[in-house]
Amino acid sequence: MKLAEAKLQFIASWGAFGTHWGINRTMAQIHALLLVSADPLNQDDIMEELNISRGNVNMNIRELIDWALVERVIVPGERKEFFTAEKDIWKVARLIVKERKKRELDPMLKLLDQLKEVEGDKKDKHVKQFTDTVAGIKRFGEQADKMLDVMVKADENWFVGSLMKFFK
Amino acid sequence: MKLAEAKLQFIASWGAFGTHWGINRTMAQIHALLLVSADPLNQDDIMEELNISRGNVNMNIRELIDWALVERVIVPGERKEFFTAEKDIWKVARLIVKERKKRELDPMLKLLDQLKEVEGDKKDKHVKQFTDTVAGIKRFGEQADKMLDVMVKADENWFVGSLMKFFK
DNA sequence: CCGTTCTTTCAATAAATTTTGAAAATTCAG
DNA sequence: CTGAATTTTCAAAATTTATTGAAAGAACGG
Repeated sequence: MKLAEAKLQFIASWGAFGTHWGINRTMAQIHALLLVSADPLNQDDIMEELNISRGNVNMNIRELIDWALVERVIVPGERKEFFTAEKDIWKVARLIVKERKKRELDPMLKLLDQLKEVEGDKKDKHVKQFTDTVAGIKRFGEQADKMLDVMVKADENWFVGSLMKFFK
Repeated sequence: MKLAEAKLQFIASWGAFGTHWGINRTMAQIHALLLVSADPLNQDDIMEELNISRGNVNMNIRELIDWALVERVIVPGERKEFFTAEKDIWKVARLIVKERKKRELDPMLKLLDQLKEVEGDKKDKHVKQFTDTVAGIKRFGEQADKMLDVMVKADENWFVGSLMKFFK
């Protein structure tokens, strides 16, 4: 397989993959393109490679920068802005976990905290089922939260090393 | 907060949550409703509680059954089909991980295997960046794959117990 | 400053996804 | 079997989400 073809395949698949992970297709494709590009690209490069509009590139690049997956770089002698992606895949994973934890898990745990205070007779089976379910999810969520925190804070080598040992 | 209100809140939030996790809003809402219901419900119950059409309930229930998150139950003396959700949240998490691993991670790893065979001079920095990126993602993916396999196969107590100890 | 280049915004449009509901298929009791 | 009850299907409609592109805004060199 030729490089150009492989690149296209990778970008297409990473884009599809992204949609399953709370990242939109184009954002994931731009990310993919930058991941496999040796040098920083500017907006026009990205527009051309992915056949998308300037506005689209701009918005999604900004979103990637928000996630800290991409950063602006200054290329000496160039007026335009250039962009590169964080290439260390473990760091990428940690950034994604961190962001999604903040956006999804944390608010859910906060809500569950409120919901467990439901009024009513704890003997009533409907009340009981509700509070039991909420409590169960909360316990699980807190566990996950703790585990992800360790992952986000850990440095790669420690994390991989420990998990390797742990999982035989 | 009253039970009815709390239920609605829980269902709405679980639905929104679901959309971030590759599950569609209605499917997640039906799941939520069944999670907090003490008794099995039939299609009409669900239509009424969530204000959605029969076709919608039917399709999403079927999908939930595919994921093994919901099962049909026979209620003696009733002609209609009834449904309950798996209530053990750890089992639920394992079922979701299992399904998503199959649908997303496994195909991605297969693709990366092909992409690392790209032709061309390994000294060329563009080829090198591509193969390095692909190899890095592949290594990461295999790690995740192994870890998730352990999780899927493990029984809850072992898993929680071990993780608790591991993460202090 | 001024004109040019580049970036950002956002209303309009397009595309993708979800939902409906009525018709077809199936199931089941008598 | 028969016909009523129930489930399933799926094309059309509604809704949601993503994309465009032109106009406004910033930044910069001279």
